[in-house]
Amino acid sequence: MSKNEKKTLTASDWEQAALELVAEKGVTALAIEPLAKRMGVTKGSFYWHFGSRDELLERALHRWEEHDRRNLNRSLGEIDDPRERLVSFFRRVGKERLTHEVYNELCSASGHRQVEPVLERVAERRMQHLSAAFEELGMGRDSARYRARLTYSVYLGFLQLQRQHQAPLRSSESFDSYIEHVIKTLIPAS
Amino acid sequence: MSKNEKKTLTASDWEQAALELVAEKGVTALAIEPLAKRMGVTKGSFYWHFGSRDELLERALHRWEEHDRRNLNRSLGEIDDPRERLVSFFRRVGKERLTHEVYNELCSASGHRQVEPVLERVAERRMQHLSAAFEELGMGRDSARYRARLTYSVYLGFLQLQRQHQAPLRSSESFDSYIEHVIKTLIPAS
DNA sequence: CTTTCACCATACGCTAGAGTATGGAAAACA
DNA sequence: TGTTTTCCATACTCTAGCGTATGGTGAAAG
Repeated sequence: MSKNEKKTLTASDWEQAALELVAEKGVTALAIEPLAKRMGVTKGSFYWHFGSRDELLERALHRWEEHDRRNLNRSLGEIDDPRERLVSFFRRVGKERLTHEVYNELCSASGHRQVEPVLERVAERRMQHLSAAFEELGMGRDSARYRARLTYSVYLGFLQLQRQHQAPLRSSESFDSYIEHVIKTLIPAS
Repeated sequence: MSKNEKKTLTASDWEQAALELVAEKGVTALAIEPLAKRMGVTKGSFYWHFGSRDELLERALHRWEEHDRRNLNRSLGEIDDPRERLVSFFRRVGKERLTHEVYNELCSASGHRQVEPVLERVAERRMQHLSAAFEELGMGRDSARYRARLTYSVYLGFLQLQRQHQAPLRSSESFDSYIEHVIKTLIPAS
């Protein structure tokens, strides 16, 4: 029995589908009935598994955040060289499609009551990650923190430009040389 | 007769009020009835001046874009030294409250059909502005363009962090030293 | 002085989506 | 087999917002 033809849905299924919908159309587009239709059921099903739309969003966001946290720690454990870690941070933009697209949409919804704290925690974790790498490269604590924030701003700004279709495509050569430029400018030479 | 107690409203009044509402609560919060209530009238008034909500948004956005365009050209005319121009670009973050807050909200709505093209044009103009300054500072054409995009990304990223309440307040000392760091990192020394 | 017209209020209809109430079918269990 | 539980469909109510239809009012024009 394959996964797509199993008889009954679980809360986990709903959370996953919710994340996919968010990735596609944003947080505000996360509505029960359209989502149910997508999954081939009605909202009668949904309200058995969840008490409200807020609850679904809450749990979906939590799942996403945990997934992202594990990702970060993994890359921290696997890559020893701090420079490599920084470079991989940029190069990984676009990998992990779903995670990435969800984050993109969350940034667009930063005013949202439930999204805001998630965004804060995730950015904080990632900047810590960057800051540690810069320190390992010999920068002072304050400089490293500033540079981390600067670097993360570049990343966030790139996402924004991507949303506006003004960032070079990941496939193009222009993308590679831009990344090259970014790395040269932001990462201290060995 | 003061402006707030004049008898009848104009289309221009509606556009201005629309921008203020957008600045406060975002593009999706721009709704006719709440806006009308704010202005002390009903939507009967609105639909006399405009054909639809889309038309209001369109004209409000146009007004905002023109205002921003003039701003940019002014700073270009007034400041000769390209380095000063770049620095003023950062320092001006937060000046022109309304313009700035509207832009912030527009970025959050970059997926919106009517917002997208505005965002594209504005970012393009501003990056041209930055790119020109970098060229005047002796950078090659390609480098200048990359650096302009990088710089603008930093700006956009800062806005995002601001939305998440993770950017230092403009008043704090931490803000000043961060700006200092940004300038040192991004603007070539003389 | 009345007529017109610019400006606005009121009262509708329409849609999407949240949430509820209830019943039905199928699986698990006794 | 009979009974519970689990899971879902159907049919409501309720709200916010868009857009329309129509009528009223005050000021300016004639």
